Amino acid sequence: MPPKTPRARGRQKAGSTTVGLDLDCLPTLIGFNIRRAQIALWRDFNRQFADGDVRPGVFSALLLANANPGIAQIDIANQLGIDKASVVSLIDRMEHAGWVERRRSTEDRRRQGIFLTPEGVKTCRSLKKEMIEHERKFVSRYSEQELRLLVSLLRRLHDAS
Amino acid sequence: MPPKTPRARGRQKAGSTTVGLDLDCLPTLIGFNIRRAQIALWRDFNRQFADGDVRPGVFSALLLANANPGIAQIDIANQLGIDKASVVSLIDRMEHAGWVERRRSTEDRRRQGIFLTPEGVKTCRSLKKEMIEHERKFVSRYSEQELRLLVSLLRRLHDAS
DNA sequence: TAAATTAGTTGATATTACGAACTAAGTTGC
DNA sequence: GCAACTTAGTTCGTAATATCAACTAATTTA
Repeated sequence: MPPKTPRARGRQKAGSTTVGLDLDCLPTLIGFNIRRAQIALWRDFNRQFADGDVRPGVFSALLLANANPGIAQIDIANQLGIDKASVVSLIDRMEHAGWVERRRSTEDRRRQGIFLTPEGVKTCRSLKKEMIEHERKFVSRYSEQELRLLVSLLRRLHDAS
Repeated sequence: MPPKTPRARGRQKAGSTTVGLDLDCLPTLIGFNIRRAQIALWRDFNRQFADGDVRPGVFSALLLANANPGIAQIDIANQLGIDKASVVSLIDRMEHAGWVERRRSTEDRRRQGIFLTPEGVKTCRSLKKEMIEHERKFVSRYSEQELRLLVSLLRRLHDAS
């Protein structure tokens, strides 16, 4: 009898001896479960957006800049919970792709306001649609209520660092 | 009046203009929230385990090998949801640290059974304790029931890829 | 026995994160 | 007003992960 599980876990076919392992406390650890969820989402994202220039990191930044024209990079960093240095290369790529422009703020000349180009606006719109597709694959496993619950529990995990 | 929020978000102090931003649909996206949670956990982990040789990836592998002496690398890959190629360097590091040994299986000589050394067993025990400390910082925000709920919701996200 | 599959490995590549150090521009305090 | 601090952005170096492709050796299968 051939092994009956066609779903790939890592990338390889499901192994044979995969059953009957002792996972110790791993399944109860938040870190472990977040990590696995993140990997699954990340993999699917990369697969779906494989041909474009979008990487997971870029999407959020583009959305933020779209909703907040002239947003400062430091604010993007804060909202995404990453270092300001990481934002620089994110914006570099977006600028390189022709989606955004840096414009030095006239009020506070330290700040580089981020503005979407028309091209960027178009991209943002279509990405948002595609992102909903991507999310649906995972979100469809939950009821409306479960989803709201999950999101609010997750938010508590990262809010207040 | 100085800005009253001392909590660091990325790594920098909270910015001043951080309020009143439009986050669009980001806060409702699973991907966004998982990502932020993962970043927060990952950052804390690295801070707490800064002096040791443990990186987030190694911990799970060590725990698995401890609970399943002679486990094959492919099984570790499957349980962690990562590629078998990624496991190789994980084990390399653990072997280099003197925590595990590879022993070619006599039954199936393709397999490299992973066995903890006495040193590895000791390390595993202490890491587990420290991991609980680490998790407590985050888990303490939830009631017993909320925690179980969160874990089971997360598990559904990565189970069945 | 030949062909296909599986476990492990290596090597190349990409993403993402951090910290330190530096510039330039504002802010504070005296 | 001016020195001292802080902040926004940048650059550079480093590290951890994750993937894919290609290859070896062992095992299964047909």
